[in-house]
Amino acid sequence: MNMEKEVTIYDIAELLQLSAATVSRALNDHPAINIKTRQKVNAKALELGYRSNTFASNLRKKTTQTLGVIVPRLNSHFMSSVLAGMEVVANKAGYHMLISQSLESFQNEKSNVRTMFNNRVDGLLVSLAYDTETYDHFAGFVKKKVPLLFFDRVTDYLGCPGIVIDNIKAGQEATEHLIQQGCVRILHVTGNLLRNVYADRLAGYRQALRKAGIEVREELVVVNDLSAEAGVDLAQAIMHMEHRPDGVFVSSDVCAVNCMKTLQGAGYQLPEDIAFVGFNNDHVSEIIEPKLTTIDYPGKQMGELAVSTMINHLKGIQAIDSTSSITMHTRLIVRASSQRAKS
Amino acid sequence: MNMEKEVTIYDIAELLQLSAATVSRALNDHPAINIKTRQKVNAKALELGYRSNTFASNLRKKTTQTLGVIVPRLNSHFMSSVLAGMEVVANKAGYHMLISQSLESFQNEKSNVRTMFNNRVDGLLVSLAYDTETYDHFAGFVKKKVPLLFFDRVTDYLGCPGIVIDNIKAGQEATEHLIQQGCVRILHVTGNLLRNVYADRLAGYRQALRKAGIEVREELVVVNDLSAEAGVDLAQAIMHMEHRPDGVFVSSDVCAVNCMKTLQGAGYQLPEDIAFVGFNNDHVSEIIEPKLTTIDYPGKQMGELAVSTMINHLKGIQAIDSTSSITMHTRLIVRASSQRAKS
DNA sequence: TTTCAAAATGCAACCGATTGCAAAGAGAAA
DNA sequence: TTTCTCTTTGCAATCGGTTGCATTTTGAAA
Repeated sequence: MNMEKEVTIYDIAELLQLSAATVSRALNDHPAINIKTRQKVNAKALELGYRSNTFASNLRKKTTQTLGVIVPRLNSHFMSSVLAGMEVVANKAGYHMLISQSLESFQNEKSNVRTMFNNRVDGLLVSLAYDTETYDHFAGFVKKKVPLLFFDRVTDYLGCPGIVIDNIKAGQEATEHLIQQGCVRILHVTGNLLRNVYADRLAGYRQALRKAGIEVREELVVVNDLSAEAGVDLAQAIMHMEHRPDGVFVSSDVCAVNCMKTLQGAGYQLPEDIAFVGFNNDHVSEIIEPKLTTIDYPGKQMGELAVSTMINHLKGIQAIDSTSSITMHTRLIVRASSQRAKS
Repeated sequence: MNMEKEVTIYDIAELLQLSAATVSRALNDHPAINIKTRQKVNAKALELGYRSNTFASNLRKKTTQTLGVIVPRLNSHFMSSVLAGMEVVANKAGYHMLISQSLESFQNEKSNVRTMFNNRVDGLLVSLAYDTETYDHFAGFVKKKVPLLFFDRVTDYLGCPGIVIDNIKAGQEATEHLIQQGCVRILHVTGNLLRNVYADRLAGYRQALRKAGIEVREELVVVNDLSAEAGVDLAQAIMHMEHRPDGVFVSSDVCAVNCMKTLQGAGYQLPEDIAFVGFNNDHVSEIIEPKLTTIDYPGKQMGELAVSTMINHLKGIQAIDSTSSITMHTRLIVRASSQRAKS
């Protein structure tokens, strides 16, 4: 008596002296069902508080109307923009989203992928964890031909399409900007080079230096986890450098900003002593003084594009394999942190 | 030939000359199954690339091992901490999380709740949208006795437990701190008063004023959406006030910080002209200069507590109804934005 | 060798919606 | 009234695990 019995289509069928088949069709607005019957069924369903059993339905239909999303973390301005964009497009198309975080760990990513696989998401959208080196955990999706799409942190290891920005170009622009401001000893701080985003920005950085005839020095490339704490450590490291850089290009605003604060606390003048360029156009870039020059990253649009690409594929409008990768535009936003008095 | 056939327990059973029941039990490590049989089954499953069909399983078991989470937005430091905390605890207990955002809209919240209901999550964790006024959309959960738990932005309308901080106390402490710093005309900026968090902080603010014998003036309470943009507008409003406040207590760091920036841009000295206190201990509070005094908000712990409370209930360890609400500690962090030269 | 409890496995019903095909009903034309 | 064509509705199998209960197997004690 405590346990409320679930209402099923059979209950409705019985009460209305119909077959379950008819009820099922009526609830799904099947055209073969008489309009009056349909109305009667819907009314009864409402009255009884009927809820469709997604499992029974999915089991039979073999489709879930669900997209899986695996991201490293939810805590950046960029990532939450991406997800907001995704949610809007997905819902509009009648899809749900199953979001999970790898928390930057390969192990979690693996287990999340497994879950998504068992839950039979209709498609999977992934931005890779920090330390993912192998891609076997995606093999199931490839084998079963469940569409798989990477965004931001991609891999072409699996031949799956990816949605990215042109990190090489962005890195190059950021570096060139510093060079134009008169910097000659530019430190580049970035994340794990396994990830395309960081490797490419580094490539862009190098390219810009070469183009300007500046020697590329390995000791001027620092890899860390781009966290706020890493920014503080970075500042310490800079202060202890024999030859201090006159410009710093950091692959993350949050890291850059914390580094700047620490340096300022130690008496450095920014951008006079050191010019800074960040990445992402995070909120903080406009809070720090001097405001941080950065690369604007179209998070919301990336999310929208990722989901609409996926859905078009699922609907058969456009095969996903036809595109190997989509590149989005970025833009350098120049602010005070990098503008030095020209001399 | 293109279509890879799904492998089922029946396939495994046939190949191994066992019954499906045995295979099922073996895959679930049922103790009644001989260890050697279990190993054989697992090996075969691996070999064939078998994946459990969650739907069939859920359909039969009537449990999903999934917790639904509905949050207004993912984009605050606080919220992502909450979710990170939740994810860890949930995964450890073998639960998945279905996360969705209401994007602060009642309509979205309603539709998300419906989805969670149809997907038969084992429990639902909610932080209410900005403008939710009615709670009928949760009626299904209450009726079917699916545990429902609110966190941060709660309601006791439904008699469901909530996990909160003591917003009254926090609001009072923040205000008292400003009073101690010599402020006598304190502006309080907060969100929709439908939400407990904002209503309570306001109550705390009033209480502190009264206690200090300062008149409570309605024109010194501003309600906005606490966004970055709202912060800029707020600054404009302050500059146009006839009697400018000498202290501002904002219910969100992000909003406070943008307000501060704008005021500074207009030549105000902070904290000398106006002292600021924010809320949440967001990253930006340490980036702004002067650093923002704020209330530390235990996001991660709140997430952990919410999920562990839920799971204990689901496991029958502790009925959720026994607790009507759990209150967590907060802490005022005093930084430069509110510290005025004592005179 | 017989006996019997414990361990291991199998049988078969069940969860609830979907859908191809068959059948019944309705209405119009002959 | 009969015939025939659309409309509607129903039958019954199916999706793939799970589980109470029955049955078989195992191994040790009698």
